[in-house]
Amino acid sequence: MAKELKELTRREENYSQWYNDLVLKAGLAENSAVRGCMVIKPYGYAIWEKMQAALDKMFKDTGHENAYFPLFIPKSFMSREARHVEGFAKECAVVTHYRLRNDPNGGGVVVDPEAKLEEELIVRPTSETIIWNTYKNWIQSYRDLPILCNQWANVVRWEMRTRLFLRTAEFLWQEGHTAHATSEEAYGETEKMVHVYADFAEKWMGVPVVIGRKTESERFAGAEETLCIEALMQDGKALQAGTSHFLGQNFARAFDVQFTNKEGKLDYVWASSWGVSTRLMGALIMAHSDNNGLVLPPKLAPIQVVMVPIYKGEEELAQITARLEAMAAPLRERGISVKVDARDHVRSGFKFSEYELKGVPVRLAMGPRDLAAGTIELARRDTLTKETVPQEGLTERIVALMDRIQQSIYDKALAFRGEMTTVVDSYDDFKRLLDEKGGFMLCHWDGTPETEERIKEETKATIRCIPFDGPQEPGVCMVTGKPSARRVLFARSY
RNA sequence: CGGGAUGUAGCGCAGUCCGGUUAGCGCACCUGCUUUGGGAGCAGGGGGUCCCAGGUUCGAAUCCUGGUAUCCCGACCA
Repeated sequence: MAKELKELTRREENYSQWYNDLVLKAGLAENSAVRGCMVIKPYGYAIWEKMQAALDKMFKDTGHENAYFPLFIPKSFMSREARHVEGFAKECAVVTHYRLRNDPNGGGVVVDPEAKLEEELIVRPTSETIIWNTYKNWIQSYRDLPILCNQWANVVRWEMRTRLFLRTAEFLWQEGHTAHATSEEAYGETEKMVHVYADFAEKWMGVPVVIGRKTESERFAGAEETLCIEALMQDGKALQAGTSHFLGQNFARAFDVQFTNKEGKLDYVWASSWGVSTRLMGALIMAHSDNNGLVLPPKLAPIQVVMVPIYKGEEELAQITARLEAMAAPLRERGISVKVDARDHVRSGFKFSEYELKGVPVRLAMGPRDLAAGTIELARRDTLTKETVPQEGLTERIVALMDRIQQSIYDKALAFRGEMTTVVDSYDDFKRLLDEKGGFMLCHWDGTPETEERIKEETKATIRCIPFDGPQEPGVCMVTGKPSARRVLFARSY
């Protein structure tokens, strides 16, 4: 085995390093010249586009429309909602000037001090403020409601420490912002969208998630309630993969968005907002990959089937490639993306490793022996198994296999999560298991922020969510012994 | 913003302590030949502002001063 692959096998020792290597070597993304920012490379972006397309359809199917709002937010907007500004103030990029000029003392350019903005502009860390300032003009009557908008955008949060896909200074996401006439309807929207996210994670990404609500201290800045999906990564750490917020009337009050209801009375509008980001790429990578590289679920794989000829000499290459192309055509007609790799300057063994690294779900290899026998070698990425199958009936076999692989990847992740979810009753066990095993822990908690904070200080574990599903049996808090209505989900997290 | 480290070819590094021929290695790249059912071998070749500025010296990648950038550990976080 080549060096690169061996280097990848160190994940038991240093999962973070392994993750980083994998992202780089699979050609998904790399760090850019700008601190904390990421270049998403074509292969990584192709996966993101597939995610976008699937999510966008799910949003449309639930009645939403796309729109676009400005990148820049006037500074004064940010301060309108007190908790919101508190949550985001420390990580904002600020535009103070609008012009450069040649440096009179040297060859470079300097910021023109004459061109100072009257009011600074904030590069959006999220768009609630600019959107609610806009919605104010869109809403007069209950007949204008609901507004169900989504935007695909980039946002900037000036994080101290960044990691490819998981936390970058600039990231791509979608943010839905809805306006409603009643609290019930807005909360219903919040719940609906967290379930859309859960469906996407499970059915498209093959990543099982726990749906629940955040504790007060983990809540979005400015929200009344934050719902989330939490996924478990293979190193036993949790990853928040999506959030949906019930904003109450907080932003409507901050931006004075009132409407006349059916009774002719003025009321503030009720709101939700919800988002998922390129962080989902991180979740996808860390949920399924193995020591050979990425494992992509067929529904999100830019290349679903790769065909590799095995040959000696140009004549044989041409002959086998022609046969492979002939077999690729009916697969493409069935909507499967097939790549026939006829490159002559790398050897077939190199190609095998390369497509495993990139997570291509199915590989078909054909050599002179297969050509003579009417067979082809079929290799599955998820199980790393190979078999020789007849060329006859290949299309149907592959079409069926796509679904089976999609399911199998999900089942494996679900089984892993099952093994890594522990019901814990004592704080000593909790601390011991965090170090020895990791994963999700279901524990009783007395419901106070003080206890939650103490656990975080002492163990670095946080309450990931209060799950919607699961047992509701009462008990006593593992730390304080005070009564607890139900178990909550703890983990160390990204 | 506190603590630690590092800037040398596209990437990864050695050389720096103890200054001295033409700055070196691996990968990648280019050319040729031989190979080809799991990351090929050999031969040849191209590529450098040794982070920046100043200083010491006959001579600086190496020593001194200042700056700057990046990374790691904390605090912060989708």
